[in-house]
Amino acid sequence: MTERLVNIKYMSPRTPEQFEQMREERRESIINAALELFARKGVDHTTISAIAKEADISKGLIYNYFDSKEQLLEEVINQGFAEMPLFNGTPSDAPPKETFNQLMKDLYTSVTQHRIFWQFYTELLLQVFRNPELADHFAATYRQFIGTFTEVLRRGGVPGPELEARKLASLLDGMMLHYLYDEDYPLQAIYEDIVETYTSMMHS
Amino acid sequence: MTERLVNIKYMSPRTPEQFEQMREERRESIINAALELFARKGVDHTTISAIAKEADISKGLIYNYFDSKEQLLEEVINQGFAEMPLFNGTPSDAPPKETFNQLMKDLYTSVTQHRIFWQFYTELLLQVFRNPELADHFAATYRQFIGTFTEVLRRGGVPGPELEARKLASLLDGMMLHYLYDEDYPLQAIYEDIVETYTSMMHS
Amino acid sequence: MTERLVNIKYMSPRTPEQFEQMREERRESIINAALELFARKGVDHTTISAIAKEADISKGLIYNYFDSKEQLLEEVINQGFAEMPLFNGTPSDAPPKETFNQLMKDLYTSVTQHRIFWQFYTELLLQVFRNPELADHFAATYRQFIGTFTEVLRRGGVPGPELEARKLASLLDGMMLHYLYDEDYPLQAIYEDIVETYTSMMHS
Amino acid sequence: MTERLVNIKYMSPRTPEQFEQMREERRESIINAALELFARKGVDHTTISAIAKEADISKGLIYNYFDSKEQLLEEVINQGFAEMPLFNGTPSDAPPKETFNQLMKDLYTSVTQHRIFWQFYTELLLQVFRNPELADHFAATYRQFIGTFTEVLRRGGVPGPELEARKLASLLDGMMLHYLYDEDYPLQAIYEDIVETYTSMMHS
DNA sequence: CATGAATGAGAATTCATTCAT
DNA sequence: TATGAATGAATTCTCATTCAT
Repeated sequence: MTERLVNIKYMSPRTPEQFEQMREERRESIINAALELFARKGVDHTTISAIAKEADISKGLIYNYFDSKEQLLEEVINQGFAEMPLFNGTPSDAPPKETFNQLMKDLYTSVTQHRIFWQFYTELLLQVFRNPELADHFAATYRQFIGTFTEVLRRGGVPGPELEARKLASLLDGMMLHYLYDEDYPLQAIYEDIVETYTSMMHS
Repeated sequence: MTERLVNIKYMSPRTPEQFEQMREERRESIINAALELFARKGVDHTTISAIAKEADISKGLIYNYFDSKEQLLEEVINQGFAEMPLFNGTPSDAPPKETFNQLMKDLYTSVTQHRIFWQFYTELLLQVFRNPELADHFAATYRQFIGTFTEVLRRGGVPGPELEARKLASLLDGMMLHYLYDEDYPLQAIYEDIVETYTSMMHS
Repeated sequence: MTERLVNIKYMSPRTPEQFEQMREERRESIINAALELFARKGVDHTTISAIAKEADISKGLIYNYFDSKEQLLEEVINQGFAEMPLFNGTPSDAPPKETFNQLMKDLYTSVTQHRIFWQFYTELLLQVFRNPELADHFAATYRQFIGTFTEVLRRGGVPGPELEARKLASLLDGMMLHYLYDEDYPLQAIYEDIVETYTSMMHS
Repeated sequence: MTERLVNIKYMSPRTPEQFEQMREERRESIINAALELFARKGVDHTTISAIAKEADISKGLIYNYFDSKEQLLEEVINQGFAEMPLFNGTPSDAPPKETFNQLMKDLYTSVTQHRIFWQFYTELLLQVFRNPELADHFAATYRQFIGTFTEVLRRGGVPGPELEARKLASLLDGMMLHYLYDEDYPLQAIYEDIVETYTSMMHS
């Protein structure tokens, strides 16, 4: 009986599920290491070797999970966007003020909680326009963002809601940029100021 | 003594000045070529060879003018900042509204007229914080910018002028970013909206 | 899982023989997979992974059967030569014309029936002379080939039989090469022409 | 005066012609080194480093002359075919026997004088059918070869000249192959035998 | 002062082989 | 005995910088 079990074990040292889980975990750890370094050093100054070292694995292993640095970058982006709740919320039916407040709160939480991702996001912003592949992500994200805020502002009775939404998007991007790179930036104060300014423009 | 004079006169009457001027022109053309490419392709994707070709000189000659790519980058930055009127204006004594309008108009003109520089500027923004050398430029520029606007807003009677100046700086940076990379961005409308919003907050 | 247990239970009594046979079959299937790929892609462009996939087993298992890619190559060669009837016939006592015809017919059959092997064989031809280990196979095969034909031609009364045998060997190698890589090659016509030419030179 | 000369020399350290000649010489030496190694070790077993060492230059310099190993290979092929008189002769109007003898003599001379090229040529033969780019060279060369010999044999009154030409091509390729890799191969005797056999088939 | 050939230190990528399970 | 994850040496290619002329 023992021998039989041993035999079976020999035949299936790890189940496909085990392998799958190992792969998934490893994949995540590589993506996290890459995200960290891409955000900190920039994509171009991050070598595959450095990512491997950060993930505590060998260079070659990365190519067991990703075809190329280029593809790894894409997956880091996909993963980041997929996991960012901010980009995946369903539009709310709540009163506009409430919705607005929620959106802003989500943004604030996201930026402060996922600083690394946002640092990487700004890093990408510039690369994007040299890489048409990436441009779609941003264009889509941007359109969605503008659309959502335009709708909320319109429902709140703000005049010229689309222009206002674009202005708000600019302000928020600039705010994020400054916050990410200026350690003295008074994020909370500005955030609260923005919320107050806009909510005061909207009827309940 | 005499011989020297004769020699110089014989060979080329204004050699020293000419040389100096030629050198200066060459230097400028290298810096312009580099700025163009840095802005378009990014610093990392711009090779010394490409700069040489753009400036229509040989690769080696660049090293006659600059010690390294790194130093060339610094000089491109210095030159850019030095030539950008926006950064070099003397504070005006005019009434705050007028001063504000002038500052904003200068900014608008600068962004639309020197698009290449500003594209390069944003390219740098992210590199900067990985390079302490460059950080100073931006910190100083930023402080000056905030200082100028804080002062104007204060003189205009705007409450919380420093926070407001930071918010304005964020908005303007975000606006510039969107303008540079989104060809549909309604720059003028937003610019006018900002001017109106702020001037309406200030007493004359 | 269940099936495996049942299998093991059923097969247990004859485990050693079964194991031996399974091993042999596995080995064959690896060798066949390798032969196929070596012939089609070339030895250097065939990876161990690809062989494993073709044989439908894991990469690691190959090393359970062969020490290295190098040794696998050797075994593919050994197996190929061992199984090729052309190389293993015993010299016939039949009249020379008959013997010659038989040899030629065997060759024709072999080339048309085992195209993959012969494609691999030519692939090797060039590698061989960079690898002394392999050279022996070919030298021996070649000597035997020349020896057999020299003897047949001598018995057939052909003058200068050794030179003639070498010429024939050259012709046949060239013929095979062209046939393998030129789909329009008129193999049969040339084969028949050769047979006629040589048999007409021999007395019965 | 002397100074002026010096100045002039400074401005034009080497003339474009000098550079051009240097490049051409270097290019040749790289191609020769590559040909040598490709022929001796095979394309796949020849590294760029090895070629650089053979040509006594640095690795990087090769990329100043060729875009990639692939392109270097192409150029080695082009150069080889272009320089091989055998492939560039104009068809002769002389009597068929004479023409045939000349063609055969050219071939013999070429094979014995440019052994390295022909070794490389056979090395390529097998790569060709995995690389459509290269196939054209060989297909064209082969067609020309067959065409030339078919015409000569027809003019000489040999029956079935095309089949005979194909047989001859096979024989010559086989002969070359054996000669290149078998140091005992009686090339001259076989060459003379072939010439005699075929000329005896042709009327003058 | 001007040229572009030449160098060499990395960077990305591949793949035979090993290893934990 | 079987799996495929993991390693690392080797390879191609890039590019800032140097150098002979």
